[in-house]
Amino acid sequence: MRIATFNVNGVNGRLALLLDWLGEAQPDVVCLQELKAPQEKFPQQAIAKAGYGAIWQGQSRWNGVAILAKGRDPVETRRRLPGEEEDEQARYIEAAVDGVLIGCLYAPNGNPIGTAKFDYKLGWLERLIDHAGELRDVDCPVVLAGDYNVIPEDKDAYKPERWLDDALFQPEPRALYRRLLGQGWTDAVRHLHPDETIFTFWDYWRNAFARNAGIRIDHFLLNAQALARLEAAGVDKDARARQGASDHAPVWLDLANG
DNA sequence: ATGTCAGGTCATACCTGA
Repeated sequence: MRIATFNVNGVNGRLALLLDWLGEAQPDVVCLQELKAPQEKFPQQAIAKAGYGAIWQGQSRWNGVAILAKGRDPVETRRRLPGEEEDEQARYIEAAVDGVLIGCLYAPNGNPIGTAKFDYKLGWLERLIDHAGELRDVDCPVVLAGDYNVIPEDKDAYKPERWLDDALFQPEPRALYRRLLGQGWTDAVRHLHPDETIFTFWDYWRNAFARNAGIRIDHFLLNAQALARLEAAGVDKDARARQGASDHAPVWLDLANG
């Protein structure tokens, strides 16, 4: 089973690119973030025509998450984190597909630091940790995939010093990410490629992609049962190279059949 | 300090979030 996570940065604005990529990559499951579309404007028909069932949580202008499954409908298990019933921001959706439980998340960016946005980021990650603590011991493979908006280590940034004042690189969110790992989750891409320079995001400024001036912020966290089935993982950099691409590349992993 | 996207609007130029 190939699972991909892709911050698409506008599911309608980049629909043609998304459909091309789906057709070529043929992932079995896709977690999408930054739909930037209200619930009723999710392009369900086009995605169904491409062969994918979908569940999604939309929001006007910002955020928005979806889970696609090839040839079947994801079985929804929740569409927001516990403890955020009053939170309007569409940042989490979860479903079972073929015996694997998949959480699709879009953590807050949190910039600028020292503002309510940064505090919201920390609180959101705390809620994610609480929920992940419940999911870790579910008796099936569990995959938490998405845009964590956290640069885990110095080697996950092209030039770490350039990110010192950025919310994605602050000690607090990085410590929360480590706390998550400490619960018993494994960062799949880093696990398989411990010493490689791997980026998943390159900003639109300063020719960042051509210079490979990127950061690694899109992650797959696996519980023990998912880790036992992990075969391969990587970044589909070609998708980022296209005209009109998202600023993120899709990240993927393969799980052995259970 | 700079720079580039998308989506939305008291819209056809400017705002926010990233």
